[in-house]
Amino acid sequence: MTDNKIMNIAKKRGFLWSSFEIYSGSAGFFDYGPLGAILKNNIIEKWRDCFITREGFYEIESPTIMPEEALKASGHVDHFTDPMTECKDCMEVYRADHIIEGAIDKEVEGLEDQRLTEILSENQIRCPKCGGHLTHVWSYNLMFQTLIGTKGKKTGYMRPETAQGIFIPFKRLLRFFRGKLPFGVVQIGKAYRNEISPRQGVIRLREFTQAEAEIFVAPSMKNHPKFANFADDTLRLFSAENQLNKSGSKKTNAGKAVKDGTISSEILTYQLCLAARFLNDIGIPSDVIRFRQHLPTEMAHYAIDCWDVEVETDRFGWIEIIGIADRTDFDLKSHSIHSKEDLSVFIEYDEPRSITTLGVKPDMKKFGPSFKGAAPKILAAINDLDVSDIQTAFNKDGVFKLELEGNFYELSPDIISFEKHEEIIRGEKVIPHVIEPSYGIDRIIYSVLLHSYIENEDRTYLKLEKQIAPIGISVFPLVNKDDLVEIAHSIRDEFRNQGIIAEYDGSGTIGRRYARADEIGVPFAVTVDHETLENQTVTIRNRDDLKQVRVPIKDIYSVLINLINGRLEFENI
RNA sequence: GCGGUUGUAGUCUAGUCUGGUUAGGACUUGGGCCUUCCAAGCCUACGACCCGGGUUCAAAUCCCGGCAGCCGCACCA
Repeated sequence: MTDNKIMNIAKKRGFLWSSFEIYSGSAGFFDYGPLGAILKNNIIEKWRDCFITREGFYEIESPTIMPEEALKASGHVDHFTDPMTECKDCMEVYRADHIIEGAIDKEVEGLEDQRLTEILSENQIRCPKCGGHLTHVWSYNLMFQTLIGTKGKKTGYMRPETAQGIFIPFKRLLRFFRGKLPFGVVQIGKAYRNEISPRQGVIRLREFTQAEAEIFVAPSMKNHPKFANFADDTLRLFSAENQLNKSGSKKTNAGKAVKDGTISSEILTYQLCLAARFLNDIGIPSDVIRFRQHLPTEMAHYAIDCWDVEVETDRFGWIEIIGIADRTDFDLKSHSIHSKEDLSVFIEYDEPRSITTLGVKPDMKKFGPSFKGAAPKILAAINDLDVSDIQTAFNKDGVFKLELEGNFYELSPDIISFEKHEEIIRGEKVIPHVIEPSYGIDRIIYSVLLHSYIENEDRTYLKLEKQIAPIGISVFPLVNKDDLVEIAHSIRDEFRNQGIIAEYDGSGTIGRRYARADEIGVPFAVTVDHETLENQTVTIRNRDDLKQVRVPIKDIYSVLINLINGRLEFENI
């Protein structure tokens, strides 16, 4: 299995280690070793290049510990849980709602634990395995709880996603973006979920890294000005419909998917395309990627359309590495209600709209004396009424009877007239919708390693993209002669001065050194040989095809910098 | 969380059943020799019985508990 091989290399060569090993470890935690940490940084740098530099989004950083109120508002305190029940006899643990739905075919999602417990006993539902009695239902919350402050009065949680840290300072962000939609804000960082039983290596971690973008848009503006750039991209879509009728994924082009409504909006589709291009850029080819739409039943409570980007793996099958959701106004609305802050945006219409309304115009000279002290109250009351009700009453009875605090007042046409007035409306306040691409960095790193692994009769190597490979260049003396060693060292040092991570290796034979470099995906090797002493040239070896070219030492720095950043192809040296 | 199963250097493994000398080998890694381009060879060094308790004169080996890995079940807003 490639999984096995790549995880062995990852462990041996310092990409990934399970954490706390000398204390016998703890499931769901991984260390990034020396090469893993560089690889991760390089991938995150690529992501920043994609979302910040090219898309024009801005990054923020918020705390990983959040007070309870914030996560109460987001719904995580109450809903990021599973209702559990346990068989008293065989100790089997179940999801209570699944047991009930299986036993009595009734939709019980969202009911409280107490109610679920009652349903269990009312219907005499027993353990499906042994028929034993089930315990009362309890909520297992996947968040790590902690205490904030010395007195420990305030409950806090480790954040289960970075997204909330973006929603909460929305007012500040809106001001930063000078009040105009759309805008995008990203956050890269750790998130925490206390998984019940994480057992899939780096695929299900209790502490993991997310890179999320929250793109705030006007609800009515879900097109994308640059969509034309992506409209011809091919996407392999596995729509909800195709999942339900078991017809498999289908390749289609992005423009078509928007037109036929497979994907709910242009802007969501844009993010799908962006994800595909990003993955291609870091070395995950399109033929191992598909986009799977959430089924209506699995869609999170906050989303109206959600697509997982999945990568094919030999060990786990298709795994989700990115989720791209239209979260609508769910989060902002909820934070707005809980915090009592106005989290809406004033959206100006292209053209001001004028609307004509019919208003009540009392003749105050008569109105005041008629009602005396009650006049202000009556005035307020009629302003709240539907004008047409008064009109109808006038037409029918010639008078409108108003009941107010037990008193009746008669309004007649001689004191009330009607007036049309025109109002100019320049826009409206709306709570923005949020388009959220959420990248699971650890899973992406695993996918990159997995799909970079190449094994053939002659050798095994990691075909890491040159821009993300942890080590850019290996420098070798062909043989361990002092003069060659010395030159190799100085070349290595100069690469470092030029900002490239370079390593020297003089151990074993030249073949072994190439093999060692190949195993960790070093894209290029520079070899100092006998000819170097004669004419000041060295060879540059290309990892992927083993080809070598001879280049003067003075040129190798610019040549390799250009090779690594993609401005120069190896064949054109 | 439940059941099964397995834990010996960085990796793979012998030894465990049947307790007994200094835990053996291969690969890897470090140093050296050799070597003029793809894991060669030679010399040399470093490196291990998952943790804790118990039984015993003596435990890698037997027993109990824990932890971790793997497999199955369950779980994965």
